[in-house]
Amino acid sequence: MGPTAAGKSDLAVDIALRLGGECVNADSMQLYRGMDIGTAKLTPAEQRGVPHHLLDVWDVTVTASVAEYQRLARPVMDAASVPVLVGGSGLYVRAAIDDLEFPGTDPEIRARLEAELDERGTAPLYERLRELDPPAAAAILPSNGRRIVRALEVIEHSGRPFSATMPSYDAVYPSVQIGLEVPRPELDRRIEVRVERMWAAGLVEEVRRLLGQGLAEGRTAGRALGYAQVIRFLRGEWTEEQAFAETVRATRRFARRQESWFRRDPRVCWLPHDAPDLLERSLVRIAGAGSA
RNA sequence: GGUCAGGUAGCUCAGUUGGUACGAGCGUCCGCCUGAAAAGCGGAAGGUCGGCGGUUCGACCCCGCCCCUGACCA
Repeated sequence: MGPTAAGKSDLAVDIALRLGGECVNADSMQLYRGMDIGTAKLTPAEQRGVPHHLLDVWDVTVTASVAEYQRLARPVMDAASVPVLVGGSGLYVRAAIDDLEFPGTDPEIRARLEAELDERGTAPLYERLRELDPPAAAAILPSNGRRIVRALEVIEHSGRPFSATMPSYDAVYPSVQIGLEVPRPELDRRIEVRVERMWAAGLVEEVRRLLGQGLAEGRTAGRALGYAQVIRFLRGEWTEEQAFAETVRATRRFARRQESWFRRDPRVCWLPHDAPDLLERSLVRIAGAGSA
């Protein structure tokens, strides 16, 4: 794990090759079929013969879902020789390996609450949450419409309170977590270079093609970094230069969020992304855990 | 050489009829995150208001000189 553009995918392949393992994607956007350039998905050549799972499983119109991802990931990990989970979606990683149970969802309730959020704003919904589930209300900021809606949905749908705080880190799947560490200035540079490469590789064309498949209608795929910005360019809302600059900016911000998510997980063992003996050090960690 | 506009937070810019800078967006740093998580939300730190001198009880706001930037004139 680690921030975007740190080199996770390559290290995962290195590790898998040495352990005879298989890569399991834990990147929410790489699950989408056709989103290749903008998600920096490994090409078949770059996969170097290592089996990769959970890439290209969703159509661009389907709404991403952690719970669904968890359902997909568990059997894949069970079946893999040595599963090498790799990705930067913190919640997905936890959904895969930790004891997280996602309460169900109800499209009708959700739609109704979201409509209400649009019309009346966050205040009345938050007020209701405070009556129905004080602890959840205390943990959720009154301004966070998204979380308020989900909390109310869960309460109404399940009849039970909403756990608004993340549970402790107890893994269902014993694992060694390796985090790639990149100094900020360098990370920022790498992100810009990566976005430049995406553009050169034809991101705009990729988006144009995906639009034909409903990218803009979907709830999540069209909001992905790079894709959202290019869409605005293609709609004429932004110049191409703007779209590029915004992609870089938003990606940097995202990388910061990723860091703060992974940083608080005490299990993560951080290694410098450019260590010459990165693979060896990773393997040492893995072996160490195995003997312990 | 001259005229005009402008020099306020890292950046772009608000603002004060002279009374402790009311700032904003972006950036930076930090935090939260249970079915959209490449999403969503929050907090904090940053300013001797271009320099020097003057007027004034008091100046970032007035006056003078200087420096810098831009436009225009020659």
